[in-house]
Amino acid sequence: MLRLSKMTDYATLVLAELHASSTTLASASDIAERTGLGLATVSKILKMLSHAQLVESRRGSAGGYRLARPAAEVSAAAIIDALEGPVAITECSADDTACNLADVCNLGSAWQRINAAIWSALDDISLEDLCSNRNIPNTFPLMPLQSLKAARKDTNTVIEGNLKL
Amino acid sequence: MLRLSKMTDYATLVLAELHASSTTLASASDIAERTGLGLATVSKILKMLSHAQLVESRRGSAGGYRLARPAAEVSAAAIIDALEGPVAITECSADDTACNLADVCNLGSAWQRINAAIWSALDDISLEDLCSNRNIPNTFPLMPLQSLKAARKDTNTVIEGNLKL
DNA sequence: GCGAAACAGTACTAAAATAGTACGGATTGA
DNA sequence: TCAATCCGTACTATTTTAGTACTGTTTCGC
Repeated sequence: MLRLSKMTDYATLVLAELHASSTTLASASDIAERTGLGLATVSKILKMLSHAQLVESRRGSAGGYRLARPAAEVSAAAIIDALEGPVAITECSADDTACNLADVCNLGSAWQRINAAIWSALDDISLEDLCSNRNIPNTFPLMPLQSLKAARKDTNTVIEGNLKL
Repeated sequence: MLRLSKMTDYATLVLAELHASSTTLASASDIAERTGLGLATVSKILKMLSHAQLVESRRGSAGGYRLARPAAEVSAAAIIDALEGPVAITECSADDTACNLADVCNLGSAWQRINAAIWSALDDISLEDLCSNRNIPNTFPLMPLQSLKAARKDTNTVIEGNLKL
């Protein structure tokens, strides 16, 4: 299914939240509260985003996080990179020396072409696009914010929204 | 990294092998031998491919497998579907009722656009393309076929060629 | 008919990746 | 100096994936 990890999914939530409150610095606990995710988890995600220089941090008592760039300049590819490492379809395409199956598999450049196409698709979508688009067919009941944390423990309730291909 | 599973990777090997010997029926053990993968694993993969109707099987003592369609008519998307389930970027896009985060995340149609772009890229590449392209820069030593099975046990040797995005 | 060869299905175990948590340290501002 | 906050690391539990084993069914050839 080519699924993205939950962390990447959460990261888009966190970034969307930072974008919504872009005028002020938001602390990790602010964001945890607003998104309904655990503080430790949000904190971890923010650290990764910070590492990737997608968000800026400020330490100290009045510290917090904010977007390092305008949302329009943050691509989906950059977000995935930050959370899951470089976008590369094969070991081969990431690292010339990796694929020892090369003499058997005959598979090479085609995956790289696919990779380029996918990367291009991911690079074309900005965080702003992700935030502004909202044409979800709301044919299902929405869950109140407060229930989210509880629901996360409940395996019968699908709330992850895992990203899959 | 949006990686594909090893199984999907192996499946392309198996399919490439079936394509190479498309005139005759190949048994699971034939293919296991030719690819250097374990028989049980190959068998499992072939069963999945058979389920997805990408290969045809024939039972009995002279049985075996062969491609159900010409390699040109088997897309990368179909292979991924067969091994990892339907190509859909989010729970939301796979199942309208799944995303209970919808009221928080504001993320919806953009992922679906990405999904469409990626699916299109995967659909454009056929098994034939995967087999015929071979412009890998061979700047590294190739491993003899016989070493493959052994190498699979050795975690220091990267032979998986995992597919990642 | 009988037995061997091969696919079919299920279920299990082991290993790896992911998710989530905890804790001690460093920095900043009041 | 204290409290709030980020930083880094390490750990545990869960889930997913990989790989294997076993039993049943079908077909062919003798």
